[in-house]
Amino acid sequence: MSKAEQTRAFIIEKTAPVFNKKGFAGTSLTDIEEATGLTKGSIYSNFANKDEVALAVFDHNLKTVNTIIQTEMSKYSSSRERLMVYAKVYGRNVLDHPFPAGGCPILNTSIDADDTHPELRKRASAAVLAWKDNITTLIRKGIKDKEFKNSIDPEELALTLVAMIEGAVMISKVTGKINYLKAVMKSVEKMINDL
Amino acid sequence: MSKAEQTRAFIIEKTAPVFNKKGFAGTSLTDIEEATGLTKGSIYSNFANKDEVALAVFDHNLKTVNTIIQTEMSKYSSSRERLMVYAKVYGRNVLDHPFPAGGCPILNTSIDADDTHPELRKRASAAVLAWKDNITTLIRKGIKDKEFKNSIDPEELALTLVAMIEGAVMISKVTGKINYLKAVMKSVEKMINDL
Amino acid sequence: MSKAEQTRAFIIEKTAPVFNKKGFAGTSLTDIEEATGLTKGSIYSNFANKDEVALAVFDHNLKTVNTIIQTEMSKYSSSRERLMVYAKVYGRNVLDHPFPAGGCPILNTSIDADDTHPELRKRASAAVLAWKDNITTLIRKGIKDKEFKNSIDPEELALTLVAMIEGAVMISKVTGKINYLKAVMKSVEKMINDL
Amino acid sequence: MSKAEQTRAFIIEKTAPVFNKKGFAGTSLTDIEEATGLTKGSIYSNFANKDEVALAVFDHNLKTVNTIIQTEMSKYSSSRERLMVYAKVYGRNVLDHPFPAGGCPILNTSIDADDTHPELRKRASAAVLAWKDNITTLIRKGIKDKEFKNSIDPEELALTLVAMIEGAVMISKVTGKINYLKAVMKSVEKMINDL
DNA sequence: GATGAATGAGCCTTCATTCAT
DNA sequence: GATGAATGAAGGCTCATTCAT
Repeated sequence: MSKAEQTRAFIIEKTAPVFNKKGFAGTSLTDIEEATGLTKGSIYSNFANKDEVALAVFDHNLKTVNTIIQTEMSKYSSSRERLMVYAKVYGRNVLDHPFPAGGCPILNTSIDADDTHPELRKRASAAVLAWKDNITTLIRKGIKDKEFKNSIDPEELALTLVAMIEGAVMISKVTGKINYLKAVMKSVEKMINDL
Repeated sequence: MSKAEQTRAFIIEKTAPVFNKKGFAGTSLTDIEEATGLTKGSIYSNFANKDEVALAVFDHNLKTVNTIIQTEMSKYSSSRERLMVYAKVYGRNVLDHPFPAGGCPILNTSIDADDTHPELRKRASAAVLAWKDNITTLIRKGIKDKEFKNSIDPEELALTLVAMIEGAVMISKVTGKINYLKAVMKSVEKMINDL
Repeated sequence: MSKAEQTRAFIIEKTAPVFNKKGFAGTSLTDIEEATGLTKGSIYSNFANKDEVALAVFDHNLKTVNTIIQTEMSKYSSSRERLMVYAKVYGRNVLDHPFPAGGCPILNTSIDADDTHPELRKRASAAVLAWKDNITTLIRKGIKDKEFKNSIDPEELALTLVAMIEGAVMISKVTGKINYLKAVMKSVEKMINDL
Repeated sequence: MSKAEQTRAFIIEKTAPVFNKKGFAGTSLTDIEEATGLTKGSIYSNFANKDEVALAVFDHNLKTVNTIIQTEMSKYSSSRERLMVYAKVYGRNVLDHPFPAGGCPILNTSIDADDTHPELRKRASAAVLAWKDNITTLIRKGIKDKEFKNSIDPEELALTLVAMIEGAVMISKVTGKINYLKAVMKSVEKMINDL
């Protein structure tokens, strides 16, 4: 990894929680300076502009989440257990390390960018769709393997699970009640067990 | 209504979609000028500062949503039908008039404010809690009236429904797919019918 | 006194300490509103602009000082005693009622306006000159009456006394040490006794 | 001297007469831009805010005065001659170069800040006290060396001299009559000669 | 004569960005 | 590649003033 790539990675890592908490408009170059200890000039030597930092940060935060999910999922083989990983990970980690500080970046960026930042919106949208597709595929496999009933609409269920999880994160973040997150995750688990 | 109250209401109404779309940090006094056709001086003779506008706008947007819900709910008497109102209203209106342009203000403000604006966060939190409590009460009544099974955990279910609805709004707003909203609302309806 | 004259007088009286403390640029129309409890519109019904208020306030503050001096002076007949009144009044009252709050308006306005507000400067200048002339006349009378030595330069002494008094007020106001004022007043008294 | 230090010094130097004439509230950032030819952004990359500029400017103006005094004083050895330097410098220079344009900064800042700007007030107060202490020390030395009578109260005399000088500056600045300054300086000289 | 409401210019400050070194 | 220093536009807010009622 070249010096430039190292600095780029350093900036992204240090800025990740800031963008995730404050959003694009709420994060200033000064915030980035403070988070990294670098100068504005240095930021601009590594990124064309604030947008590029924000996009790279989103990718980084998304990867963090995906890595946690994939690592956990690799421990299981049945579709049910693999599906259950989402409930476990979000129920346990979302308000805490190793999740990006500030909550779920897909949720945060979606709401932050949907009416204001087309490029960011596109990436958040892609992340949602990928998540939905991953679950859909998992469910289809479960049906094929006769693990799940075949009366299920895989995409509808996938969207429902994503919605429940993200909705639950929102509720518990704004109210500060982690129990609300756990309550909804219990519902998610029941729903998966009922398949 | 005095002139001042009229202007205040006018500013709130015209600014409501702007704050709902752009968030607090993303909405500038110039945006407010443009949305209202008034001058900054005039804004400041009606509000102490930008925060006060944002808080009043949130209250207004929340009221808009609540009025829609209550109006619709008053048409029904059974707990099941009344519960179903949430699915209907959000499934039909959320991306459209008469909902505040920009989507659900509770969702938007929660994500916007949770790590940045304590006063706004408090109000969004209160709105979430009130919503949860309303549904909880509705479910309890349904159980008491033997409309619903008594094996239900009312608060857990209430949180689950709120999470599903808000999560669905997020998904469909960021992806631009209204069908995803409808798909989740179908799940919501099934869940209510299964009670 | 007509209603208008009454309000005018009321505004002047209530605003007098504000201008005397904050100066012309430092006093805002909002300060005037707060000091009087009246609205801006009302201020502008009685004065053409802020300048006119400031000028009227200076006249008022000056009159307050002059009245105190004259009242005290009328109790004495010898030139020495009459001269001594300045030391007594300033030594006793300047940081306190019945002096205008904020110190000596001649000093304050002189410094505030000399490079910024020609009209105010002119009035402050006239006040200084009148004061000097009063003392000069008093000294001339004392010489004529053989109360004082005739080797005295009346105008030089008059200027010296004014300078001592105003300089002493400045020193004690900025340091907060009333004893410094009294120390200089002791020098003034010695100087007068030595005539 | 780094570029930043150079610019800082440049801003201070160019702004010194503006603050000395217009006072803190009367000096705007636009005035500072015009005096320096720099942009607001540039001012703010060298100073945290307007207060910091004003404080640095006061220090600079004070130093200018002190340097003039000290340079002149170093030419003399007797306490009487050294004391006389104040009368000479103020009598000759105060309305002219090399004194800061706008008159004596100690006087101006004292009156400007006493009721409005605690930090500036503190510095002006310290300058007054230091001046008084310098003169007091000079007088004490003169007494010890039998140059002066030992019936003198050093501090009272020091305060008196400071008051005379500052009062004289005020009188001559507001009236525009430099002769009034000279007249009082003649009194100061007599007073020193009589010691 | 007094008020309430508005204006537009100006306030101090921060923004994202640039570029010579 | 990184820095320090600067820019001009824009940020939120306050100013003195006006005028219909």
